[in-house]
Amino acid sequence: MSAVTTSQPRDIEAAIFAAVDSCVSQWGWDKVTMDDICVTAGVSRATVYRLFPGGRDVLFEAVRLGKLEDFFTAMRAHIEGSESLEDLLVRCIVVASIELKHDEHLAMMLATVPGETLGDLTVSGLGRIVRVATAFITPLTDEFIPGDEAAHIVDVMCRLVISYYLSPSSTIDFTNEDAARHFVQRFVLPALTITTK
Amino acid sequence: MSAVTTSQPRDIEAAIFAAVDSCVSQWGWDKVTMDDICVTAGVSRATVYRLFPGGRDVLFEAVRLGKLEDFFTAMRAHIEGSESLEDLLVRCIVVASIELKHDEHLAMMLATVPGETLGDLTVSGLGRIVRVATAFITPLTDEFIPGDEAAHIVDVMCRLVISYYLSPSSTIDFTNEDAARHFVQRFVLPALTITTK
DNA sequence: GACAGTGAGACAGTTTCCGTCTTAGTGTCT
DNA sequence: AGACACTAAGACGGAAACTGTCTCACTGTC
Repeated sequence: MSAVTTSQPRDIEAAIFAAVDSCVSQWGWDKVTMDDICVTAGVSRATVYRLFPGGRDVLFEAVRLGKLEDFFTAMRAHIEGSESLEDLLVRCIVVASIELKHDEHLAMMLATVPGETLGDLTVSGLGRIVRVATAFITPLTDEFIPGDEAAHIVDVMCRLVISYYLSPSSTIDFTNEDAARHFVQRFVLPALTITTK
Repeated sequence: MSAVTTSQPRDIEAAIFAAVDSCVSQWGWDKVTMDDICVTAGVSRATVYRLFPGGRDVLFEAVRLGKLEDFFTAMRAHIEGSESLEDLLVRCIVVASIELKHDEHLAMMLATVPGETLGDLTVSGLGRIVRVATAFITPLTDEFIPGDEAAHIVDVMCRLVISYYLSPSSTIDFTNEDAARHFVQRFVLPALTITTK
């Protein structure tokens, strides 16, 4: 019937995604060609263009979306069960920092506005990251603090995580839970109690 | 006078070499463009083409030659003072293996025949490596064994070093001096005594 | 001021890349 | 067997990038 899709196109799609990953990590976004991806995936160009009509832009955007999804899926998994604002913030910081550190291209992808070319992480792209992160995290803080306050916190935290990712400090390592917790306790929570009782 | 060269063109040449190094290690040989190099070196294209008339091929060959020189300079420095054939062979193996391991593009450069495009390390390029290494090492073994015997040994050793570099073994690590020495004592020296008294 | 070295960029010729298309081959379902 | 869906291979033209050469303006030195 129509419910069952074709034999196994998932495999090919997965192979293409994996190829993009491999090629990008090998040469970087700018240097990768469609042929590189096709060869790496062991797939003909026709197949790629059929699966991703629109070509390079569509494919890369699909990869980006996938990465974004993975990123926030991982974060959600690590965040669930937070019983305090402190816990939630700490987990967000640590997971985000670790994910960023693990995949050096992730940050660029998060920063890239879909339609455009690769954005800059520190200027144009940062706004997008903050926006997406805010939309994702603030709902989870509802039970602890009001929304506008949360947006403010997330904004600041985002910038700090990105900053420490781009230029790691010898005194603070956000991929370390204790360090992140200490930071939250010291700088974030006190600032909060001032404005939210 | 004429003895003194211009102000400091050496710096620019060095910057270009460093840029090639940086670009190649970042993107690989095939993906690097002259503009990449110029930008990385902070130098205009006119300068590069003036310093290396002939363009890409000439520049890349100059870099290759420089690498080759560095490689054998380092090896010679580590080999000098060898008081036995065993010592000499062990040092050659270890230094070559470490150098190869340290710079992942070195092997490709050593294997590349000047005029041609990037050669294959296991087929066409290997002959070149063996040839150069033989020409370099055999004079140093003169005091220990006859030349034709040395050429034979160097040939075999070259292939082994390359092989273990391309596909490291869990049982033998040629970057480790003790392992290399053990190997030489066990397999190389005994074979020698058979044919050379 | 003459001069050598450099940066910036225009330029044409070539190569590469992109996206579309056609053709042929393969496996599945009816 | 025949219809069908999917794919590999590769030809194709147009667009973009790269190469190598050239000219011009600028800078510091003699």
